[in-house]
Amino acid sequence: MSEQTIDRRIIRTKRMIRDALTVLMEEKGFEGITVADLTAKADINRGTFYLHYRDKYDLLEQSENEIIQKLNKLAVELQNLSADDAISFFDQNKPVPFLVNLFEYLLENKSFMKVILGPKGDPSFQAKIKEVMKKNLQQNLSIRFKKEKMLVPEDYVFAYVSSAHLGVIQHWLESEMKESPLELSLILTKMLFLGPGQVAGLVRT
Amino acid sequence: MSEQTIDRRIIRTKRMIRDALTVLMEEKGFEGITVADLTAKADINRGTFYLHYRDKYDLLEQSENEIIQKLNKLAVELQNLSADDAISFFDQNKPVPFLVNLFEYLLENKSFMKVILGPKGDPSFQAKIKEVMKKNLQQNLSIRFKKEKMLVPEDYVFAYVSSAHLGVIQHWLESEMKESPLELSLILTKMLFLGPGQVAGLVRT
DNA sequence: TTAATAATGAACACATTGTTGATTAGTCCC
DNA sequence: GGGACTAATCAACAATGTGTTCATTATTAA
Repeated sequence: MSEQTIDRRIIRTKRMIRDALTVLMEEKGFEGITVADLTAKADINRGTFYLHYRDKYDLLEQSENEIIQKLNKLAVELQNLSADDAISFFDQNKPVPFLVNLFEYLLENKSFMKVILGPKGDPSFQAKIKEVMKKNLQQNLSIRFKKEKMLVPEDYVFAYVSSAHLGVIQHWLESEMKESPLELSLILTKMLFLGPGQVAGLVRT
Repeated sequence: MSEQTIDRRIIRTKRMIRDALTVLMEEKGFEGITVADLTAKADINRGTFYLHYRDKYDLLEQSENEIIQKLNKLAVELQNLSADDAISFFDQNKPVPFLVNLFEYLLENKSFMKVILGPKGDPSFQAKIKEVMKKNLQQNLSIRFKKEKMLVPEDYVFAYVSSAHLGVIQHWLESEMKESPLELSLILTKMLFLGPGQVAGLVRT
């Protein structure tokens, strides 16, 4: 690991800035925030901010990237676990394991997630989240795809599913977050295997 | 209609500003644009901008709202046409009619759409597009839902499908836009009725 | 304890904003 | 075509935020 011990002051300062970012994003959305706002809320000199970040966009990107890295780490840890049987999750009414962990993580960071994925959030972060989803789907399911039986180009299937999953996450965050991570995961798993039409009782089975 | 004749100069000025907006968004993304940039590109005095828009965010919102209104109008026009038979579209390998018109409209305005729905775009516009999708789905399909057979809460079905559709639109805009509006619509229709799993040959039929 | 370095405070030039008031130019309509 | 409106122009303004600097103070690692 390239983790040479970092000065406590730096860690402390960065944490305070990021906490301020979360709070202020809830208050006024990212675009309304100034560097002065951030440092005032964090109780820090304005110049100090520029010791660590180029500007507020740099701050946002670094914060986002840390989240994405953690999610990717999550996915890798569960890689072996899910490789052995893909469809059986559905058969046994069990969700794809990665999803449960994902939703648990979202829950832990809900205030930041709610803003960043909301209508005042950052569309590039949405794209990053979809990318994580896509990687995970490819890893767990792509092998099972019957290329000759595909009714739709593969890239469109991925675009469809990863975006759908993101949409469910967003809906969950916007509403009361009543459903548990497990319930959410089951919703997505059913949708994936049965499809919206069948799930809604539209199509005769 | 509340369309009292508007001074030519106003129409001309507004059109030039909006054209400049599209071009500049492609160049540097919305956030990088200044009012001075816009008026320079539009060959207009900077003060004139403020005669019509409060700030650049106001400009963006007005532009977006016009698009949404047109889409809603499209949807209403086709309302009767699609109400008579919902599932038969799928049986006959025909797409839901609204979708074809939607994709045609996107194609006509592709440069603006590509930026506004892309990673440097506006998440609130994404939300508006999803809202249009949702309304349309409710109008055409919700009646057919067998409430007692629903395997997933209805609001999650809508969140899933509308977001999935948006994702396919985004993927289309980001790639080469090879597929025709009709092909795209068929992709979405198949996904809706068969589901991702079956479409990809994952699930035995 | 000491050498290193992070944080502070104040100041700076610079860019962008949104507004104002006087003037010029284009449009509408009789 | 002429006169009344009013949109567009131009220049200037204060206000706000940006990113950088430099000397000074405070905290940390060892």
